[in-house]
Amino acid sequence: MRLATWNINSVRLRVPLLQQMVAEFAPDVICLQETKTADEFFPHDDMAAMGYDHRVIWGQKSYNGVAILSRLPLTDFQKYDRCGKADCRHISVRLPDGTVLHNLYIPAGGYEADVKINPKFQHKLDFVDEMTAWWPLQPKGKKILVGDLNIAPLEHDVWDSKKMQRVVSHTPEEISRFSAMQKSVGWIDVAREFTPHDEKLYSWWSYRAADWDAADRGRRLDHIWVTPELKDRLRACITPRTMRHWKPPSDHVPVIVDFKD
DNA sequence: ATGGTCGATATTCGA
Repeated sequence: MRLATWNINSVRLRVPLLQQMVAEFAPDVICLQETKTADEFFPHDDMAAMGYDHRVIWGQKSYNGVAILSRLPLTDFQKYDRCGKADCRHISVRLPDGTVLHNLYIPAGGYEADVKINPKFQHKLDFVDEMTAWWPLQPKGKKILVGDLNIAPLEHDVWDSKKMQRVVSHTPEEISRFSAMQKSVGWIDVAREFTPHDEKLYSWWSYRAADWDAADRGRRLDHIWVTPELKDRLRACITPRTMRHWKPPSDHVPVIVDFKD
C-alpha cells in the first residue's frame, strides 16, 4: 500500500496538480489538508475519475478542511471537534486491514510566539496537548497518523535551528509538546526512519521567498507517524521536493510512504 | 531590519 499526505492549499484550484501527482506516484490512499472548500463544492467527479472511489471529506468555506481519497474501502469515518471547535482539522477512517488512519491539520499558530499576545499560538499549544491526552484513550491496535502538523521538531527539519528558536513551528514550547504527543503511544516518525537525522529534510517552503529553491529555507511540517506494530511493514518514505516546482504549486509537498502488504 | 506571496473572499484574514 502506498499512502500520501499533502497540504494541497485549495483542492479546487489544484485538481490538475493532484492529477499529475497521481500520474507520477499513484498512491492508493491520499490524505489532504487545507482543502478550503465547503463539502458541497468538493470536486468528487475528478477524484472518482482517477479511481478514488472511496472518499471522506470534512470541509468548510475558506479555511482548513481535510479529506481522504482511497482506492481501498474505508469504514468507520469519524470527525473530531478539537479545542471545542468544529473547524475541520481531524478525521479518521479504518482501512481494510483494520488499521485506523488519522488525518490531522494542526493550527499554524500565527506569527508571534507569545501566548500573551497571540491567541492563535495558545490554540496551537492547546491542540497538541489535547491530542497528547487523547491518544492513550483510544483502542489499542495499528494506527497511522498523517498530516500537516505545523511543527518542525528536529534540528535538521529547519534550515537554521538556532535562528528559528523564536519562530512559530520550531519553538521549544511547540517541540516539547510535539515530543510528548509522539511519546503518548510510541509513535514512529516514518520519514526519519529513512532519512538520517543529520540530513536536511523539508516539506514546506514559503511562497514569499524570491527563489525558494536557491534560498532553501524550508521546514519539515508534514509528517507520517505509525504505531510500533506497523514498523516492520515500512518499506520506503519519500518527500518529493520536485513537486514544489510544479505550477501552480502548493507551498507544501507530499510525504509518501510505502508499506509491505 | 524589513518585506516579501499565496488562496478564498471581499476589499481582509489566515497561512
